[in-house]
Amino acid sequence: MRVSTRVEYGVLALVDIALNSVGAGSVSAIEISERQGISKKYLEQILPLLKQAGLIRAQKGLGGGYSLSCNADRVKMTDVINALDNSILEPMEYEEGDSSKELSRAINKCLWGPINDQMRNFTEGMSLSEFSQKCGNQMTNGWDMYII
Amino acid sequence: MRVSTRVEYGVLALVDIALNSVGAGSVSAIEISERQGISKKYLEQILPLLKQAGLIRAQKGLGGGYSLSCNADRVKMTDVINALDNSILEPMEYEEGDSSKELSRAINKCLWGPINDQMRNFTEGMSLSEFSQKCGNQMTNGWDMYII
DNA sequence: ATAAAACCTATTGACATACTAGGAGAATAG
DNA sequence: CTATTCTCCTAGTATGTCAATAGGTTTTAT
Repeated sequence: MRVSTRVEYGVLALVDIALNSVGAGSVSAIEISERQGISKKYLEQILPLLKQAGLIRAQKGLGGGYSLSCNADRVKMTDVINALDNSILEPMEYEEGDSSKELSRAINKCLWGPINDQMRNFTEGMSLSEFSQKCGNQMTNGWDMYII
Repeated sequence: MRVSTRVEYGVLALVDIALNSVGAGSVSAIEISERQGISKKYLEQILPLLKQAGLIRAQKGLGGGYSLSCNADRVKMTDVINALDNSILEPMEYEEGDSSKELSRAINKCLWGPINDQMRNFTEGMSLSEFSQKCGNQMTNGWDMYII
């Protein structure tokens, strides 16, 4: 399962913000890029996607940066992923009627559909807060503070 | 979830062969392309992938075509998909040690890993024969013969 | 005013996809 | 033997997405 770096970095950045905006209030793009070892300029293109989806809020100017703007208990990982790439969790479609596509439709229903459902169920069942905590716990040296 | 046409057509072709090689013995590329409404030339590039994976056998010359060369009860849908695109069911990897990739590794373990496991479990749990039958049953006008 | 931050737009190289095209070689029916 | 009908092989091509890189503009706290 090849996930694009856009999605990967986006999730990474969001969790970084969730975990690191606790005391600071906000986290800048350059902080994230240095902490996670990814390109700042590229990150600057990805973060607006999260902002547009209403997941983070941005503060311009000196001392500014990003912070969560959502209820992290309510937001599901599905929403996060869809904000970054809506094709990942989209099911394929076949218009009814074309009889030469009957088998294609059957395969859709029996294979791609169920696979998709499983992915969606998993991501739908996990909130951003729950996920961030899990990731924090996963870190080798632990993580002293948890958000929310 | 965007599945490439290569994978889509490959699965389609294999099921077509499974369902239609019953009486005939073999199914030609042009038959499949006409029945399913897809390009014959493109199909000719996809079918060798299934052959190389040992799933089908090819017979050249007049009256030739393709037929199953595997025990369809034993073959799992995982094998079929991997024969067509090995990146779909591959988990992402992160080498241990790089401390700046700690969070990336955690996300891998808590999100991409489990998603991948679910996909693999589903496709591993479904044999080609079971799947072909399901698809046959799914067709509106039914399907009079089932293979194997 | 200055520094630091987000924001916006453009460009680029690399790669994969989804074909199209043309023929070579094998096998078989007549 | 020959014509036909298959698979098989290789090459080319248009399109799009990815993953950046780059340079500049605007906003804001101090």
